Amino acid sequence: MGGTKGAYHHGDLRRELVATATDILRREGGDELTLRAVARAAGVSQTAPYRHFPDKSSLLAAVAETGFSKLDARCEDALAATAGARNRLHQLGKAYVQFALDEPALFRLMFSAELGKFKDEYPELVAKGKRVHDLMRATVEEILSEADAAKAELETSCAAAWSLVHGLAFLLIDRGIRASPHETDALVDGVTRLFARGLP
Amino acid sequence: MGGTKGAYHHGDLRRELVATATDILRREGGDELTLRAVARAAGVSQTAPYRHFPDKSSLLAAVAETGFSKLDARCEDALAATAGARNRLHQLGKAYVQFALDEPALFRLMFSAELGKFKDEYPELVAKGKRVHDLMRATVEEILSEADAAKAELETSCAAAWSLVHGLAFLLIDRGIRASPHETDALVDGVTRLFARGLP
DNA sequence: TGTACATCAGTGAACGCGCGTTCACTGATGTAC
DNA sequence: TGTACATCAGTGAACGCGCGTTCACTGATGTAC
Repeated sequence: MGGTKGAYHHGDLRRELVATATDILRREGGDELTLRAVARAAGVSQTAPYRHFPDKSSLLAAVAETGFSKLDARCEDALAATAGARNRLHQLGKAYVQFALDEPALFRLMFSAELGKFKDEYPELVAKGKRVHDLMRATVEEILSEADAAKAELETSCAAAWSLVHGLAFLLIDRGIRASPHETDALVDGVTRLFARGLP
Repeated sequence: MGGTKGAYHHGDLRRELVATATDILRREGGDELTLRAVARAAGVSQTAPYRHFPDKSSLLAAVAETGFSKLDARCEDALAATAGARNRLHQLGKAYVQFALDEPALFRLMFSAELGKFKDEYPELVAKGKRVHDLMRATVEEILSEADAAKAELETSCAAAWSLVHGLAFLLIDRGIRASPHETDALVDGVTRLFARGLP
């Protein structure tokens, strides 16, 4: 069975369950994400997941965790490809919103009230979420220091940057703002640029 | 039975069901909002709601509609009490976020994917949502015209203003940002002020 | 004003459904000698 | 290398549950004459 970590019987069911669940989110949305559906799609019995997760919440937390990792990777890519603090914030924002548009159900799960309630039980989940936030903070800090802005404004500016992209993401995926794909692109670009320029 | 519109047998069950449902949202959250629970809390049989709503979604839409009306009223109050375009935008933003903090489950329902899917079937709901958006647009427009900003920036600035308060609201109620009540106040004030000042 | 009739808001029992989870089990894999 | 044993991933049947919704009904209210 090779040296694959966690390989046993199936191979690596834990990882496959998380991947399958993510796939269900993508193709069918959050309502259809049941333990039974995940097991069915993974081709195992409906009780098999209990060998790897104590309950449904744990599976959801693991799915959200990989979601944060993917979001983090996208954000890092955006930063790595861009020079200049304000440009970087602009591209970071676009990457954030684009992720939500590409994976709306996963994005919703990542920030769902259901998981928010249990965050104390899943420190890994909180840590992964924090990494994305830290990228944003570092970029905002870069801008503020270039502009010699008051340190006290850092917290506020960070929260504002995050709120802006987070809100735009949710308004777009939940149809609060109803825009065509082309309008969507323009909004995402315009809004994130506006903010990157608007900081002190 | 007086001349009360809709009064019959119970009095005005439709209105009471909506009020009861809103109450359940406030006290127990969205997971507990079932047709049966609403009927139980209203003191009628579990099938009584079907005399007033064809299905559960219709009840939810009605609840969300009154939610938008309440949010709209709060925003109008904030605007009426404030002078100066930038101040007004600042206070409007605070009212928006404060509403979400006061009624998180109702706020979530109003923008839920579940209702978003059915928006075409509930034009009244869309209309009520639009009124809040229109308040924001008018206030942003006021600022932009004072500043002689390009008209083309209106759409972008509107979306940004809405995104900012919407995102902050969700990050706070879903614990994406974990802040004490005092920190929360400071963030809400700081973020909304930052944006009102930051517009061109 | 009084009576017969039509309307329809609310009832109570029942439906089928899919859910998360439990249980005792089986049988493949890894390990000790 | 071969055999006996321990481990534990995955199985299949079953549980209790609460859900949205349907149905035939009852009985209070409103209306026509």
